[in-house]
Amino acid sequence: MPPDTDKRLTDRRALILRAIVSHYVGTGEPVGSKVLVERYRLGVSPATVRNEMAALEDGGYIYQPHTSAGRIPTDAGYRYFVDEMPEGARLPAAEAHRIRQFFVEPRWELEEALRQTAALLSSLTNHAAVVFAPALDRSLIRHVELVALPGGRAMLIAVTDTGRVDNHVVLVPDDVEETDLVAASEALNKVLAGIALEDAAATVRNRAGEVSQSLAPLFLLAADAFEGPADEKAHERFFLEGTSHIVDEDKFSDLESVRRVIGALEHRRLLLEVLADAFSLGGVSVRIGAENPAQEMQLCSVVAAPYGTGESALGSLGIVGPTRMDYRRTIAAVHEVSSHLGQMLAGLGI
Amino acid sequence: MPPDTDKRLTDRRALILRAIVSHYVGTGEPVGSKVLVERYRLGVSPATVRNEMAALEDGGYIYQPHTSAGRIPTDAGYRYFVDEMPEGARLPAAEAHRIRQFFVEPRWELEEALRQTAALLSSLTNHAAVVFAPALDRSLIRHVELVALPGGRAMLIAVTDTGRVDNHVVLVPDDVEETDLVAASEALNKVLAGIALEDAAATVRNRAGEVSQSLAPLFLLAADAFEGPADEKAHERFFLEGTSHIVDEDKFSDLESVRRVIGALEHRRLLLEVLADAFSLGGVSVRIGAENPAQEMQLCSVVAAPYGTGESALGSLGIVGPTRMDYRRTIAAVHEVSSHLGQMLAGLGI
DNA sequence: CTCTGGCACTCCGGCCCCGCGAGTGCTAAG
DNA sequence: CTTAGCACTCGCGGGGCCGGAGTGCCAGAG
Repeated sequence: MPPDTDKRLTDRRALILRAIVSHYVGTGEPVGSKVLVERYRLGVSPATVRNEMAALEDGGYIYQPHTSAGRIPTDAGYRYFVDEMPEGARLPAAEAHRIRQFFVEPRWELEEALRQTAALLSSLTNHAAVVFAPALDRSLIRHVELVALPGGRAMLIAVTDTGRVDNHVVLVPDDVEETDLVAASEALNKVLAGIALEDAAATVRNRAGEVSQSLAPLFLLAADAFEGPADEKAHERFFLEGTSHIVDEDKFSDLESVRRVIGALEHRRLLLEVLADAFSLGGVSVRIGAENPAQEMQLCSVVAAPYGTGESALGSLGIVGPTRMDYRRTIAAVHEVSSHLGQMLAGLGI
Repeated sequence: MPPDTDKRLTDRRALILRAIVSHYVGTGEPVGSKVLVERYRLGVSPATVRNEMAALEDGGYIYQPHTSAGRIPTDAGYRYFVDEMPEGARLPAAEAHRIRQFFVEPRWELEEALRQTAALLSSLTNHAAVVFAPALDRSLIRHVELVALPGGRAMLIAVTDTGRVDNHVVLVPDDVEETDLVAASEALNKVLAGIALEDAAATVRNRAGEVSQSLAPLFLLAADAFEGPADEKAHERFFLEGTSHIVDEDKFSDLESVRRVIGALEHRRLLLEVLADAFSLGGVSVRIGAENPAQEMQLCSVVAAPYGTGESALGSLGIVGPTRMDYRRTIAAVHEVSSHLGQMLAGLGI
């Protein structure tokens, strides 16, 4: 097998590919052989570089938008660039400092903290940023309460140890008195304290037999309430900031694709899908262009990471931007923010 | 004063202005005198129409993007069109039916219902839609609870009669036991039931003297928690759907303005400002282009309305779109959705 | 076998020019 | 007051032209 078609690139080709990616990310314009030798001290002539570029094009790492234009990285080119990137990429000091500053101030309101984290990530990277709240279903119940509402309804509230409040409205029969609700709350608390939210429905249903005649129906109602929205995991809260960056500059060529990307960002399901492998893979995961499962996202790259305390991942966060992005800085920023966020939550004892 | 400069337009000019607006909204292209006489049965010649158009241009109702092009309505032109619009504009049957269908299904989860309402409004109008949740501060407290959390924190939860749950984290001194929190919850409930959230802080502070030594500090902490986020009214929850419509088609000419509009939609403060007069004015309010207080919105129109039960407005909703929009349909849709939403909330006993 | 200088070639983008057509404003007559 | 006619303006799209950037290939040097 001749070296040209070997999947492993020669060192020089890799060097040239990296130079092409760097330069294209910076300028947004197709990169020619001449600027490469001039700006990147390759020590060879443009002609040689051209030969190598032809090989890189054969390998699918770069392409020409039209004959006699410079080269642009393909998704595979970016992929190689990202995979071969030196691990310990460090953020510029100013940005690292901003992140530290941000997490130094105490933030007690979880939801607001997560929203602000999304805003921070967006402004660090200049891309749209999204932060998913800690998954509710694995959180442990700290306290539950049934509160009567007008209109024959009651509200079932569950406070988790992550500091989130999950609430559902249930319809209660007319003959239920407020005192019954209080009694039921007390009983539910005994049963549910320390139970994971995802197990709550089953637990309550199991114990419904053991409680007094008057409380049993309320237990069943509560079980329904816990069950209902659990199956739609899409129910998770998330915080999206910096959508307007999607429109930025010239990075997305046509309006229609911008429209579709922004539309996609509004759908929890898609976003969840997109950030899904941050969970499974661990560490910072990068999806480049067509690597994205969602049709609408195939012009974007997604950089995502889980965050959590110690081993367990609580949630995930990430950014969505054009394939032409500064992966080093973006990855570093996502990494840094996710680990700081994890530490902050740990500090809250979550 | 010659009639040409009279602010009140002659009937014929008004007719022509309405025709121009209708046609321009439909086609997006400058309207000439010829198509006007052909399509709108004006019964006069193009030359006459041209004279009238010149007068309308003097009056500031229309303008030419360049010499020898048709006319386009100015903000003032749209304004006149909207003001003189027949009141009882009715939605097409299909859309009215969609709205009724939507509100027929019971929706118990308030937040989810509001989000879906925003989505409905967006898809009815093809514009970005926003729904503000009922203002918390005027809601009456139904139940409060102090729940211990890890990390020396506790969560103060307030359930209002609108079915919303307001929660704040407070830091508690080390020496506070869980039983103190339970006792404090009970005492707070006695004091706060039926009190408006905006009065909660003052009420708790006043009564702090009357409770036992051990509970007083907790009362003060609770008062702080109620007070804190109250001053930032911007804390209100809102639901934004259909942002991608902003990018739609050709309505906004340059990308930079699209960017700014989308950016503006992310800021609660701006949105609140924009929907503010829906509250003060009552009924459907329309802000056209430069009538908007916010710089970023001066290329948009905002159609907003309060919603509520009976007399009192609970919240507001509206849409943001290009000045070139179908005001009749949009206004009708906003009106219809807001009144149905109000009825739905009334049905919940709010 | 690899590298390099040279060269012919391609193609995009900007430019000018031109002609078409839509739409106007004016004028003079009904 | 209305209208027909007319000359005028201007944006837009198409065609042709040119310059420049960048390429691929080839032949010769190392």
